[in-house]
Parts: sequence; structure tokens; C-alpha cells
Amino acid sequence: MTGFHGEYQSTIDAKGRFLVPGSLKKQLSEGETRFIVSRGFEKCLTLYPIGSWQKILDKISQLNDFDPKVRQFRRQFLGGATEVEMDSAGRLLLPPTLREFALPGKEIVLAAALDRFEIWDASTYKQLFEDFSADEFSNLAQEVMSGIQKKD
Amino acid sequence: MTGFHGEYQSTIDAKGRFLVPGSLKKQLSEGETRFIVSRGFEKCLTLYPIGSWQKILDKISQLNDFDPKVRQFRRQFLGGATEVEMDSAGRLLLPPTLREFALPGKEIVLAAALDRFEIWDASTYKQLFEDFSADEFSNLAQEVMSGIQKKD
DNA sequence: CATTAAAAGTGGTAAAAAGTGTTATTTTGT
DNA sequence: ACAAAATAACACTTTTTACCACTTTTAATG
Repeated sequence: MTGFHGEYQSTIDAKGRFLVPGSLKKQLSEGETRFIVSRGFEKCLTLYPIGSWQKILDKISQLNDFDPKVRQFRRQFLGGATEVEMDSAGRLLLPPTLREFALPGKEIVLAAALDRFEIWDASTYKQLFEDFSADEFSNLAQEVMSGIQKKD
Repeated sequence: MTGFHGEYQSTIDAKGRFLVPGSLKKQLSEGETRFIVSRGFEKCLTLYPIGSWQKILDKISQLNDFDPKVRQFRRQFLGGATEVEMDSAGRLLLPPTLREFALPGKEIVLAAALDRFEIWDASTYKQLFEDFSADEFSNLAQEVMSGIQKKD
């Protein structure tokens, strides 16, 4: 089953680590301790269990790197993608360049996103919802979901 | 699997050397200390482990060298390509011409790019991401990943 | 040429910083 | 209240940094 769910808070310690919340860990397979962190599309990071990442990487490595657009995309997407592993206490160490990119504060939010998680700065994340009215939400939902064919 | 990952910072010392970060070294095979550095397509350098370089070289040598365009490409691509070897302390010495080409400052970033690394001036690299909106990114992603065909 | 001076390259070391692991204490949920 | 999880504090190891010393190469000069 590859659909994560939930929204968790954590804090980054003095060494740049954060504790993976226990309730999130329960969604991971036994011994699933390795991840890839990378820049997200918005000002957040993305946390891929190693399996989810591999699928994406396979696709990208088939692209033609002599195409400048491919290179630009690759840099945005792959640049920064770093493997991290939970330590004995269930913590993850974030690479400095990525922390600078998306996590100005110590408080973070881990939000499930299909087969991966997004890591947000807590206040940035909160802002996302405050800036977004119920109406806007409803309209967006309609727009986005209308193109989807129902499966049976 | 030859997919490098990660993004690392380093600094060039007075003699033009930089220390290969320990976490990057872990991704290299035992005794893999020789590399080829060359000009990248954009304002960066490319660092090929000797094996990755060989693959590209093989491709290029299959091109028809009686075609003047091929010869021009070959010169451009191979020109500047220099072999470098890690010293006893795990440092790499950069050829002056290449440093002038892409690395104005002392702070650099090494970013994984599939089977090789790109070496960027730190502030140039940071700029890459700051100048790039989430919208542009997702458009590019869509374009590149969906068959690569769409032109305008 | 031979000699010297300057520059470039190589290697090593000590101090600082970063990363890792452990334990104890507090908080939380059941 | 109890067990599990989160926090905080600390000790220890490894890596990185910033120097310094030495060798080799290059260039320059008499």
C-alpha cells in the first residue's frame, strides 16, 4: 500500500536533525529507514521512501541530457536530492543547503502526499491554509477533479 | 546502480584545491580517485568519474569525424577536459583555466547529476533556484517528462 | 648553461566544527 | 498510572578547516 496520510509536527535540533514522529513511522514498512530528500516544487522539501524515488529516477535518467531544457529540469529536480537514513533514535539529518532553501525555522510539518511526504516550515504551512478561503478551495476542487474519469 | 545523489558544499583553498566531502566520497567505489573535469554546458564544470567519462568518449568516437560539425563539437566538448586525481587528503586540484571559466568565488557546490557531478560557484547555484518560480518548474516538468515532444 | 628566485603543487597537522550515539527526563496518549 | 514517544542534554567520533612546511616546476638572469 503506497498511500501515506496524516500531518505531523516535529522540530529541528541544534545539529539539524528532526525526530520522525512515531505515528508516521507506523506507515512505513519494517526496516524502511532510507529516504531521499529533495527540493519540492513550492518552498518545501519532499521526502521519498527509497522505493518511490527509484521510479522517478529511472524516468529521468532516460531523458536526453544534451537538451538544455532537460538539464534545467534535472538540476531543479535532482539537484539537492540527498539520501538520508534514520539514526538509532529515529531521527533524520537534513542537508544544510536544503534546510536553507525551505526551512528557515525550527518548527516543521510533515504532510503526507501520496507515495511521499512534504516537509514544510511550520509557519509557512499554516499560512497556506489561512490564505485560502473555503470558496477558493471548493472552486479549485471542482476544476481539478472534473477532468478525472471515474474508475470501476 | 550508478546514480549519484546529493548536493555538497566545499571551498577552494589558496592553491586551487577543494576537499571532496566525505559523504560524497562514500558514493564512490573503493579506490575511485581519478576523474575528468571539463566545461559544463552552462556556467559550471562537470566532474566525471573515469568510468562515466569513458562511456561518453565511446559515444563520441562513434561519430563521423569527416563531418566538420562533428569535429567542431568534439573539440568544444573535449577541449579543457583534464584528468585530476585526489591527493592523500582527499582533495582535487582544479586547472586554472577551468576555474576561471566557471568558479569566480571560493565557495562551490558539488551537485550530483546522474553518473557525474556538476561543480558550481555557490552563489550562481543558489541563484538558479531563486530565479525559478514554482510555476515555471511545473511547466518545465510537464514538458520534459511527457514525451519531450511539445515545441512552441 | 648554471644559478637563483618565484610560483605551483604536495603533504601533513592541530584546532574547530559537524555528525552520531547514548542516556535521562518530560510529555503524551490510552 | 503506565507505556510509548518526544525532548533535551551530553559525550564521543569523525570530518573539515586553516595553516605551515617542503618539494617540484617554471621562469628569469648573469
